[in-house]
Amino acid sequence: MPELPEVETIARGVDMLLRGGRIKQFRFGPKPEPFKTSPEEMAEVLPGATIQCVHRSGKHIVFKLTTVPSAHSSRAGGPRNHDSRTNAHRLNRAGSRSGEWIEWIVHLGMTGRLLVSDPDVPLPPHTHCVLSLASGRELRFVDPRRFGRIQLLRSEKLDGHFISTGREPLQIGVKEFAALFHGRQTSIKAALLNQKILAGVGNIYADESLFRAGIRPQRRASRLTGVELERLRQGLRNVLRKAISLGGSSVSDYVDASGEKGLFQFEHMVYRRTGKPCRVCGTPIRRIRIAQRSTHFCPTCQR
DNA sequence: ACAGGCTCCTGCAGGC
DNA sequence: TGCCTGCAGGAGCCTG
Repeated sequence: MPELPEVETIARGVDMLLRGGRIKQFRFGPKPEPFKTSPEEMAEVLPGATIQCVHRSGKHIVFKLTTVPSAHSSRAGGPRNHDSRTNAHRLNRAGSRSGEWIEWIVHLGMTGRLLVSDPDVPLPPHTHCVLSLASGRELRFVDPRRFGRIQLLRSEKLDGHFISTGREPLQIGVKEFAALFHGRQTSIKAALLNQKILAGVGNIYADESLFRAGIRPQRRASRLTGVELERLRQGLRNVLRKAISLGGSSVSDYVDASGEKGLFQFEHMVYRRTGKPCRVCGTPIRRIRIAQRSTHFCPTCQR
């Protein structure tokens, strides 16, 4: 399940492979559920756009694109060319003279993958959409469980889109971090999973950071001391940075944009280690359920 | 406003 | 071997 380190790894990989590329075509499969924006609209807007960069925001992969300026319509023919010129025309009427900034946003859900492939590689099952690039390569969105979501944001809606999401755990300071949990009556585990509080933390890194901070996941967030919250902030930073450096955790079938697995699953202290001895004290790791999530902790090391 | 529960979806593991 | 059941979980939605 992709969380911050996995999404960061994928975004970096896609950015390296596709930055500067021009989109030739957008194709989509028969099941429209993964789209927040209609696939028909994407097929209209995306062809002709250039990928300026790809980055991560929380668990979202954000493609920053520019659409074609109106002087840019002398390309190879076909119906797609017509689509992109029509679109450029419409966007230009909306007020831009040099091509419009848009964002194509991908959320991988639990089982989503973004894969950069050559077109002659057979499409994997559950491929929901494909971006064909002028370079000849393809970007494929594959998601068996279909919890992922794809969305297109036009420039007039870009400002403020991520305002409603939580803070980035790798950038937040001591006082701001502590303030996030002030007055929260829920468990610290549930609070860590809440994307409106912190963006990017999921079940693996919530459990792992709480272990590193020595805090029991069922503790009420508002009752944690300043010292404990700072241990948690540091634990979270350390675990996320280490995981990014190892390319994320490959727990189920996660792979990066090139199809490589991550290595951080071998560093897990508690996650999915129920009944196994704690790597620090030897006590068997316990599993409970908090906020409908499996929660793993060491009853000796975490208080 | 906040907290907690339900739901979506499919592949896989385990039991019989 | 084959079928059935339960489990995995991000986040939107609903309810209290």
